[in-house]
Amino acid sequence: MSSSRPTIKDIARVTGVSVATVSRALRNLPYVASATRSRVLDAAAELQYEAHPQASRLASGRTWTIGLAAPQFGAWFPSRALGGINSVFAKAGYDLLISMMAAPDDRRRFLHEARSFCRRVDGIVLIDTFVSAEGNSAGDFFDRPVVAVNERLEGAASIIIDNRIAARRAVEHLIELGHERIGLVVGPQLEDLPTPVPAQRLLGYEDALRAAGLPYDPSLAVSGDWTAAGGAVAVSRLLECAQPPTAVFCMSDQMAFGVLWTAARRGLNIPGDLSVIGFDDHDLSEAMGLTTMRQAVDEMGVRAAETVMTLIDGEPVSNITWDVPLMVRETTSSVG
Amino acid sequence: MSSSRPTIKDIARVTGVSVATVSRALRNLPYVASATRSRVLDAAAELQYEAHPQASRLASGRTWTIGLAAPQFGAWFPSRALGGINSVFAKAGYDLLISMMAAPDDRRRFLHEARSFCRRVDGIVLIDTFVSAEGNSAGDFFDRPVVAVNERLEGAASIIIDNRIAARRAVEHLIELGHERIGLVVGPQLEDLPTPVPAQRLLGYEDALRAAGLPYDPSLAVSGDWTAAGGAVAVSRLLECAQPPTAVFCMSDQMAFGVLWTAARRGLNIPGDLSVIGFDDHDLSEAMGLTTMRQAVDEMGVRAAETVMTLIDGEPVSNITWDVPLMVRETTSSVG
DNA sequence: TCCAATTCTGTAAACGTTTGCATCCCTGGG
DNA sequence: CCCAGGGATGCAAACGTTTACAGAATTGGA
Repeated sequence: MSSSRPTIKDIARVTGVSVATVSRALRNLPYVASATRSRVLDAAAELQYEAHPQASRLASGRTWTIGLAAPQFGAWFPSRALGGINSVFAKAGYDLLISMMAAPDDRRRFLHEARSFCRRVDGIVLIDTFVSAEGNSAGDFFDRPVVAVNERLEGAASIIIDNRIAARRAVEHLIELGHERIGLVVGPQLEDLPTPVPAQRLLGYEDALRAAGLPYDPSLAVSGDWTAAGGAVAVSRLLECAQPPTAVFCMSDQMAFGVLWTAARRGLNIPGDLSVIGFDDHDLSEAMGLTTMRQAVDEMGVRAAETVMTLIDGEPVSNITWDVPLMVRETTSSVG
Repeated sequence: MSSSRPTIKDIARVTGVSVATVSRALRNLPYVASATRSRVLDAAAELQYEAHPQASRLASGRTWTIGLAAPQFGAWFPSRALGGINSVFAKAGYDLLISMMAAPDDRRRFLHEARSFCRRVDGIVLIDTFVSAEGNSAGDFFDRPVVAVNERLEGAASIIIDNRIAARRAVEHLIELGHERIGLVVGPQLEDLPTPVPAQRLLGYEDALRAAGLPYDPSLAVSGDWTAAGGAVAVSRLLECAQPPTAVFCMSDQMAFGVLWTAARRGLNIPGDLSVIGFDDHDLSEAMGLTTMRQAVDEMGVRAAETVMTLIDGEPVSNITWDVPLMVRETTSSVG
């Protein structure tokens, strides 16, 4: 008569077996006679029974929840990864609990509350959170399996790209097209997010120049702030050089958009007067015809999700380095 | 000696009081002597005690979790809203459980599992999910307080904008600048997402023309697919008209980006040859100098979060219509 | 001095599962 | 015909809280 939902006891009463048998039958455990099992299943369907999540979690210790932490899901990388991650967990029956670190001190807060976070989840996926700074390992904060995307973290499975090699490949593409003065729009290292990514990409840029015997001119490396607005400012500085570059490598596509648009408004022909290559393969990049290095973030997310499930099942996994293919489109061409 | 975490019983033993008193002391309930309370609090701090979430949820019935559903968090609107929502819940101590409906049939699946979803949460925020299609009301699926962002839903508190008026305002801006042939890039109604938004914006477009005594020319309304690529195709069609428009209103900024870039590559001067106005105020819009109608999505998210908490506390709330200001930037100017 | 009201504390029963252990029944090999 | 062994089931104790209720201690007013 009550309006509240049926419990395992109701099913037991209806079918005339004990709650233990009902529990076993519902979870497909062995040692249940098939006749009994179908009686139970029928009754459960009839009553629209569903196990009370909190109760089974308390009793079993499994939360069937994965924790996902990222600096901000509004940013391109994490929001894109979220798509891939979600698709896997939705199928596997895991809930997704998110923790976002938008404010500068959120990162500290998250690490401080990490142990408490662990209690709600069976495993953790970290995106762009750079816990590894200061030599930390995963075990310093988490007592659950951890997968780190975009970061090499001791004690966790890492899903990463080789930023140095990918950046080198981008610059090599420009060099192959005959460019010799190649500008660089650097993404800065934000103070609250100690990522080694820009430094790695800078090394790749230098590698490519060195291998081609080209000089490294520091005045050709200007800082954007990862955004299109930053790219716009950066390209202005670059074009005001005594000897402006004929090509630019941007550490992110968003900065490349700013470069593209500002250069076009100044009357430059792209790619005739200026070749531009980005990094990411942002949603808009194909439509803009932007040549770029593709980070298949959604696929990395899928792999991260699968990996954390593997870890939860107790199997070991090794780090995965993802390939970053060059996508040649319409914003790069041979020099002059 | 065990490595597992301390329970309320450990605190009771250490302080020499009962678990009931400990529970009351920890939760700041009345009828606890202040001396007792501080003894308990000290012991809890000492042992680094934290309540087991599943246990307290089972006993109290409160989950301290909010469910968040959206078609895909990779899209601009929901990922942006997520930022605002998260900031509020993080402070208030709520967990955030997300459910994403990326695949076409995910929406059906979500609604089918809605009751089960409700058991894990105290309240629900819906973003762009258009549950209201087919005349549904919130109670048909959810037995928790519901806040719907971007949708008017019976039985839920809605946080919306007036798409018709906002679109009208956008077109009026172009008319005030002297434009008389105004193109429209329409976002289509996707089959699995029955949103009335494009239809509303189309009405606003027509309203503005009618009020100004301008004719409605169906050949000036072409469909993009909400993306930059769609905008690029759309503007090409528009420019091939016998009498091409001098201005274009795009139903989304992303489509406007495609319009902008394609027009520029075709040698058109923006805004001299073509004025462009968008809708959203996307992250990139300011850097691109795009004139647009601003949806303050993060603020709407904040408000949605506050609203669902109010509902959980049992207080009634009314629908909220958010203002959509015109942001005049550099892609619109008076006609030639 | 006594009584009622109030504050404080403890006991024990939920909350709805899972799971270790004991029991019973059946089957088949010797 | 007996017994070992395994399949099937039930009992009851967890899991770690919250909370109704009752009782003890304290206070204040008459």
